[in-house]
Amino acid sequence: MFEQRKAHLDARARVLKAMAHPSRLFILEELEKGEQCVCDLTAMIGADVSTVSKHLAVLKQAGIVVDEKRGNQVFYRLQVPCILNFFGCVESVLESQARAQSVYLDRRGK
Amino acid sequence: MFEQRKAHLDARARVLKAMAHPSRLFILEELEKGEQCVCDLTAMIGADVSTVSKHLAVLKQAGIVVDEKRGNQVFYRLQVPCILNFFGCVESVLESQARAQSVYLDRRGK
DNA sequence: GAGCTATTTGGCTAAACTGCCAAGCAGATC
DNA sequence: GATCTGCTTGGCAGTTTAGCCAAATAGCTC
Repeated sequence: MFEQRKAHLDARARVLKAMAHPSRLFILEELEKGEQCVCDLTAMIGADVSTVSKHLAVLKQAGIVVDEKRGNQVFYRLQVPCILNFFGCVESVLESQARAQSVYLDRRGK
Repeated sequence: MFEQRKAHLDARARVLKAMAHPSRLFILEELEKGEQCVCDLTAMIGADVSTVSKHLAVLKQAGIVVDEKRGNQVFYRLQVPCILNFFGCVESVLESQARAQSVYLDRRGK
């Protein structure tokens, strides 16, 4: 693998890795609707505030979201709104899996 | 979070997680060009065969690729070809990061 | 400044991931 | 059947991640 390509793959992998957690995907979906403060996200997710804060830090570090402090709250929003179009394809993977699964079940059923 | 939504987020996260590794992204890019045997992928990646085999198992398990044994070689191909359109957006993230970085550098330069 | 709220950070443990080596297995060839 | 090649699996050591609690920080409000 060439150096440059390697660097590029690393960069992409970092972004994907940052997204690859259910709570972080949840956050992204909620932010798609508009900015949210940590407190509201925490309430929706139902985990410790510190846990949610760390998830947000991961997304921020990856450049996917940005934060803004107003008063004593911190609001997060999507840096790159397209991030959710993204999922048409993930859905295809899931559907394809479901199909494969049902073919398997059909065969067993015979 | 509602149960159903949670399950859906988990499923999406699993797919993303499977993709979130530079070697696995490399594999996906190569498979986009057409099916490949483990031996060729291994040569290109330059890691141990067992390592590459395990990466392929991760992608297969996630439903992203399928394998087919022919003779004593195993060929892998993309199960869901769209998987790479996927990256337009990841690129946006990276570009946006680069822009942010250069703004920062510009400011420091003043 | 004291006390309050919202958030982040440090520290810890349990679990998951990565990559290598060694061993196992399946198909091809002799 | 013995041997070779191509691939997968098991197992280990080192690293990373997730989530909680406790402590620190920042911005109110009095």
